[in-house]
Amino acid sequence: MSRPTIAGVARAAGVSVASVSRVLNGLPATEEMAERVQRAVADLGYVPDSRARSLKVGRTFQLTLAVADVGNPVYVTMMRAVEEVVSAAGYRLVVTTTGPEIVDEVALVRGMARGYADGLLISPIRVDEDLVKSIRECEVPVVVAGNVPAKAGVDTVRANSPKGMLLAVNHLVAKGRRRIAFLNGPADTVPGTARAKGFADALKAHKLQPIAVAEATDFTFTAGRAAAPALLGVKVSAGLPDAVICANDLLAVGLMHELAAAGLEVPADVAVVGMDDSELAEQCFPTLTSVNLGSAERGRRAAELLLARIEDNDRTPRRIVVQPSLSIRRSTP
Amino acid sequence: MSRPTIAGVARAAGVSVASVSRVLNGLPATEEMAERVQRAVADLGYVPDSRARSLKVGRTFQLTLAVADVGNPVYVTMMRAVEEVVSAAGYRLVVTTTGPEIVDEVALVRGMARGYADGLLISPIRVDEDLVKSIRECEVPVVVAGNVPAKAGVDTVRANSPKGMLLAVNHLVAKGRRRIAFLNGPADTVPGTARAKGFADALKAHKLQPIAVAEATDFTFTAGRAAAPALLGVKVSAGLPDAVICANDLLAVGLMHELAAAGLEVPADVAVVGMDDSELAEQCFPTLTSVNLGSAERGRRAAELLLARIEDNDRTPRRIVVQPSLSIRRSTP
DNA sequence: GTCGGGCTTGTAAACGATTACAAGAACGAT
DNA sequence: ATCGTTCTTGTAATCGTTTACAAGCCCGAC
Repeated sequence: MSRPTIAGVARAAGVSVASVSRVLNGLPATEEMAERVQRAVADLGYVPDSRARSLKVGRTFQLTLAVADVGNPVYVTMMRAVEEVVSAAGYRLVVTTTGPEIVDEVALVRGMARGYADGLLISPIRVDEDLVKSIRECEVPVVVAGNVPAKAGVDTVRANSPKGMLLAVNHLVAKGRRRIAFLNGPADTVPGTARAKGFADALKAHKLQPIAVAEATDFTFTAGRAAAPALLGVKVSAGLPDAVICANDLLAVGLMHELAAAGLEVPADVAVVGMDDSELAEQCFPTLTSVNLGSAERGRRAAELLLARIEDNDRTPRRIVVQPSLSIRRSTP
Repeated sequence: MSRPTIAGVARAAGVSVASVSRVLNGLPATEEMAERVQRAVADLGYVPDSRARSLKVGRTFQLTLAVADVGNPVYVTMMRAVEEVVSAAGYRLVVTTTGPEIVDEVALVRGMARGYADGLLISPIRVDEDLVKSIRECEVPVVVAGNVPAKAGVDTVRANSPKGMLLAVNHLVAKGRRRIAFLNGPADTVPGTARAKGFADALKAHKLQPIAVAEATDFTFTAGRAAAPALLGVKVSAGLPDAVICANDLLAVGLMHELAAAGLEVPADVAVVGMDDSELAEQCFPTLTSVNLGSAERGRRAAELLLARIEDNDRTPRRIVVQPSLSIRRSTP
């Protein structure tokens, strides 16, 4: 005995399938009709098949979230925010890991044409012409969490990392630090480029020269540790920095471990500032001063944009910038 | 001009829809036929509609992962492992947050009857008769990551936390600690009960009495801090513990912050052991000795079980137990 | 009494794929 | 030459819904 279909319910209730469908979808019906249908539904334990429904109405009530790595804490915060908004609106969330390759991202965007989801929220780690093109031609609405050219004509939500950098530098300068170094992630990534430029500009605004700039191979704890010697080692002929800004919290924590190993005290000898203001920032020791780039808010806003665009695909694309703030903790004086 | 359908391709290629479908699904076809279809597909940019396909074949090639909170690091590790296995097998992953309420979990399991996914991987935080019943009656294969009664007749993958506890206690005892306390999470949760019992048994094995047991309101950093006084405060008439085992890493890190605030040194004054061996364990300071309960492996094995059951629903349910190991770091002597 | 308008309900045609079945072609064996 | 077998291809049914359209009914207005 297999699952009852709408036809079974109709038979059991002695009405037509159309009537069953109408009652189930809340369209006007007489009291008696409604009751007969409800009873039959309850008796048979009928549950409508969403596959069939999707085919007919052309919507799946699913949205895809694509990030480079679901395990990365930055994305986790975003994902949680997205999931909240999306599920409150009655959608399910499909998460996909794109990996670091652009071609995989492009394949994913193209694949949306299969229609397994009603929209795509993508946070590309690297962007090129192909990707922009595929996004513009995508069969379903797309929102980008990150930085793509305005001419792409797509809704975007991004952080203002230059401004965030400035907050960090202002704070350090106010505390008397002048020998400021920067620990970046890979410079060929979207956040990597943005932060490198932001750092340079922020120092310029204070008429300072960077003491040292290092580039970790990845935005991870391990890469942060590995890159530390480049900032502290013999190569730094000008002497040690008295403050290091890191492109994310994981790098910062990695660096702090190496500082401790080198016998340097945070913040007395070297101040450390992270970015993302993840939960890690208040869990590490000493607690980490970090630039809050609003990842939760970015996730929330992006999800809202996507829902709005699904509602009305003709609205003009919006480009939202979420403002940063600085969470001051113990890793700076 | 809307998306081309299989009928459009058939027309363009001058063949029947059946032939197009066959070529696309790799069924035998003459060289010429294959080529004509391929060309038409390429010309039109045809992409098959997965909604229609799902309806017809009765499968969506999606799997649902249900956890209490997608943001929780334990689940993140599991999710990453699950996503890897699942996507390698050609499935998409739908993630759902159930929240802490059992009724929501039950509703979710029942809702699987809608057929939007081919299987469910659920990690219930609390279990009752209703939930077990709904799982047993579920329309699609279910695998439980966690502990449900054997009579539920469902594939399960779980950690061996009693054994993990024993590893922790053995280690502490070997290092000369005898005044061992336990910081648990909520005792009415599945992991909470298991770990409480594991702790009691492990101490008994060494003929030791627990110095103190506290129960945090949640498995979080904040709850860990809040619960610290119960272990360190005046209430502990018997004096301070010389070691604390915590039910997860977040609690441990929360506790360590309070220890530092109270002027106690880890591990000299108090040794601390966490559980889960999450990335946090090597990122915090001092690095945290932690019981590895194999969350990644649990995720992987659970996903594999689910795929296997989808393949063959008649196989006898398996109950896999993943063995723990102890990662020794600096928070213990 | 007849007509028209508004409700309710049913019939049947989609949605876009897969696939059972049948028809036709090709080919070798007798 | 005929038959049977195998292989390729096409026709049409099917999956389980939603929904356009039409039919039937009731009711009040003329």
